[in-house]
Amino acid sequence: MSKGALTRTTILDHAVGLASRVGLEGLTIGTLADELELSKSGLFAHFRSKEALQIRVLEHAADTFIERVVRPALAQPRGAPRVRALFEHWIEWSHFASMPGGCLFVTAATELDDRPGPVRDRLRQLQSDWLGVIARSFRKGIDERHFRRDADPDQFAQDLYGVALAYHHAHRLLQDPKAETRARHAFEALLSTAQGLP
Amino acid sequence: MSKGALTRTTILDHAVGLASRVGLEGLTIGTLADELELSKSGLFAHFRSKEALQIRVLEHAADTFIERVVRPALAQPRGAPRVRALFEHWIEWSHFASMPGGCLFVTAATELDDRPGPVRDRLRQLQSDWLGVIARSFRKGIDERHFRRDADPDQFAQDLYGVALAYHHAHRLLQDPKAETRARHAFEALLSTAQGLP
DNA sequence: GACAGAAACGAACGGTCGTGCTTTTTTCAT
DNA sequence: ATGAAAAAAGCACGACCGTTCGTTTCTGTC
Repeated sequence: MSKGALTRTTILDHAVGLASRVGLEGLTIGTLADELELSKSGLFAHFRSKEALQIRVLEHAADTFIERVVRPALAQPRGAPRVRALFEHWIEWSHFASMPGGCLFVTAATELDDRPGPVRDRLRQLQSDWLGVIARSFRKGIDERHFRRDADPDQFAQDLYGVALAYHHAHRLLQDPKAETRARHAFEALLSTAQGLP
Repeated sequence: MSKGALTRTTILDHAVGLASRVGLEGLTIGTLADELELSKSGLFAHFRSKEALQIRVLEHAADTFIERVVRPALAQPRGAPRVRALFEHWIEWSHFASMPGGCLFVTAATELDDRPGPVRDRLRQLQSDWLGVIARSFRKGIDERHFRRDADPDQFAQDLYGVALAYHHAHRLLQDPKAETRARHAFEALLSTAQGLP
């Protein structure tokens, strides 16, 4: 890896953590440069615009997400075990030290939902992909006869997303110590419903 | 109502809508003043600091929320009907023309969860209150024998919040036209589970 | 070890932010 | 109608924003 690419990776690693706390808009080139002991202009030159930086930050976080959440889950058997693994790793994901502000995608999603442009478009694509992974994994669970034949994978994906978002909300803003336990209960309830007889 | 109080109300009405789009941090005194055809300093004098303005905006939105969501639901019979009314008005709430950017509390919650200070403290209190209203309404449903005796009101509150957040996410960022239908399905599933035999 | 290109820097720009100050205009009880 | 109090405006400030530009320092190749 060339010197430039190496520096860019360092910058992006740090930027993901910073953006998880202050958002993609609150992410500031000056602050980022200071924390990395780089000059503002030197850092800027790597991305040529703030918008490009924001997109790179999102994509860098998505790469990490795939590596830490999706890939380990694919190692599990199809169906219910894999769905469960997705959920478990998802919950862990927001605890990673590299993201002190909680899940960057949650922060970015509410921040960008009213700001049209390439950054929002990229985020929307990434989020669609993730919901697609959930729905597809669930569908395989139907094929494996783990779940009811008439269950709706897209419904399950939105429901599961809700469990994660409610956890994020209760854990981070309200700092409710029972948030995680409740999230697990909600997940189990979701799975039981999906397994129940038609 | 005095002239000053009248102007403040006008400002806050507009500010809630603006903040729903750009957040409490993105809310800017200059922009707000321009849109209301006031001078920046004239508007500023009403609140004496941006932080005070942000808090007033939150409280103004909470007043509206109580009037539009909580109070109408209290007109419904205790138990399941009231819980259902809370949910229905909650969904409508994010459609109000006065909040073009979706629910302000969702925006503020993810924005502030990592920024300690009086604004976050106030928001946290308001959100706790709202979850309390949900849980208390659900508990009355247990008393009325609408729900299982061993159901957990706080669990229900977090679950319901998840349904609303997932709806917000799918509707606003992903612009999924089926988001609302799925939210209603999720709510019905939640209620059935709460009603099922132990 | 020279040399081209990449990488990093320092200074400056136009703009916007929140916030003070002083002055002008409006409101409202007498 | 008047005069004090309230409200609004005007202006300026220091700080920080993203971005540009010219210069300097480092890297890797022959």
